[in-house]
Amino acid sequence: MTVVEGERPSDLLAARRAKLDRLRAAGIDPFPHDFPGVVPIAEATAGWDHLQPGEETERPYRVAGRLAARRGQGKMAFLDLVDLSGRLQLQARVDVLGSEPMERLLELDLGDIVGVDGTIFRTRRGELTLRVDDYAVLAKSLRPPPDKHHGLTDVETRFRRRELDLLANVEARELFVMRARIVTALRRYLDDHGFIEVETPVLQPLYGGALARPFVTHHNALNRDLYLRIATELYLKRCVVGGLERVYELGKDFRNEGVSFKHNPEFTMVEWYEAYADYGAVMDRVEVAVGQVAEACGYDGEVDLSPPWRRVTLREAIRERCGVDVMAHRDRESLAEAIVGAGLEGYDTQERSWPALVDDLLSREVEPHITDPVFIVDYPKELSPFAKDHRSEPGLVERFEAFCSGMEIANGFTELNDPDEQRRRFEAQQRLALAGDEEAQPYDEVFVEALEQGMPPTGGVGLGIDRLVMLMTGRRSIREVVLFPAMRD
RNA sequence: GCCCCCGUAGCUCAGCCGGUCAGAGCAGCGGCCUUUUAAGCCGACGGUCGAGAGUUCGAAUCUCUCCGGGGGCACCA
Repeated sequence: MTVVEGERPSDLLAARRAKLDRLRAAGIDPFPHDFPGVVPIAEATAGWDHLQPGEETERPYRVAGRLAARRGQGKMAFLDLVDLSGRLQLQARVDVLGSEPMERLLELDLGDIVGVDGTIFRTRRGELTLRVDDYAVLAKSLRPPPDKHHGLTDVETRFRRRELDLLANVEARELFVMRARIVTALRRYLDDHGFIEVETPVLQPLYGGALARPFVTHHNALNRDLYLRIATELYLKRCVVGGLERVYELGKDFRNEGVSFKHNPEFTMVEWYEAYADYGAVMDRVEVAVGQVAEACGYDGEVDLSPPWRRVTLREAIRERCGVDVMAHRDRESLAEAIVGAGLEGYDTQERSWPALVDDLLSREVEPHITDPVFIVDYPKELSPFAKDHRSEPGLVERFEAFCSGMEIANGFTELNDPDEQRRRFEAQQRLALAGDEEAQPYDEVFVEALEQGMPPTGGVGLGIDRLVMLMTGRRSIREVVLFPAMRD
């Protein structure tokens, strides 16, 4: 018998290897190429509610899945077969199968992938069951599965070996099915409303569209450094300039930051841009889209996601939370005084600039206390290099952020389309970068030239998919909703 | 980067106030059984107690270092 190189010889592994060898010795291929004609277990079990305990049928089904449990041995055994759609009890009888196939069936290991032809009936104890007429090993499992009762709970194993989590825990499978439904529903909403999906570069000569540190990589043939995108914003707006009036892209962004319950260095974001819309129209669309997605995927959590969502200015949100009126204190010194005067502690009132202090107030005093979805609107210009000046409030821009359950889930604005103003914003960012701000925007002349070509009035937004999935599945950690989250090495 | 907590059999856990403390259930192995279903009954196996160093007559247990994980802080469109 063979033992995998580098593995400590183990009785558990050796026993499975021995069975594998026995199958081959008996002329049975433990890894056949296909098993056509399988129906989902849920299909085989549907429509039999009327079947009485002890009642038989002649209805055959062909199912396949992973062997999850076995009860009883000898001349009759019950086994549980699991596929993505559900679980089905199998009954194996020696008088149906014959002694040799029965013996081989009893030698199957939990975790083996098995295909079954059988007849549906209800046992005396009342469980819908498939009587095994014939079966085939479809893939021998050479490693023991996680505990089938307790499942797999060790967090490290669950994240590093997600396949084990998936095969051991139904909730894990259901969650990622749900995630797929959410993404599909969102795409459907955008497709149905005239948006076209595009793909823009992940590897970018210049990064932009967000305030974040990028990952840097190197292209050998071109002999140049490239950045992994931190946002799709600038490319998408170039698409709008080109006449793709409604565009979206749903994909991964990468930010060179720490990990936390709401941060993963690579994460999924959808951004969409709509010509002739402003930030108010974009907010309308966000709340409607999220509401429809929630309904489409069967969301039934505690938070009410249906529109409309509350809208409150950043100024009001901060004031109602801690009494500080940031618009009444428009310079650093004055705001610092107000923060101290309000008895708030832990603020770096010496080093932080006015917009930075406003941002601090938002993330510390407001964001953690938000439960129901809310749009916070009208941000300081300095924090938003791509948002258009507010039509009536000097020093502010037409920007919103959507928050829910203590997390930011979306950020959008009336897009800045005045190329000269955009140039000035880049220059301001350059000054910040020179002053040591590692998250400042690099100057993107190609983008400014695109704006010079003429971009219609446009509203745009970025919506965090991972966080949306957290929201809709009630998970507290982004790592629960990302299949293979970043782990310390 | 800082602070706190965790790491015992394939899986889920107990033991941890230093001295039969190497334990249980499940899985696996052997035997029995034609209606089981938290995993039928009986039996025998199975661990370098995350790694290393130290204290001690004696360490899973106390101390330190390292590794891995979790939580919090800092940071974080």
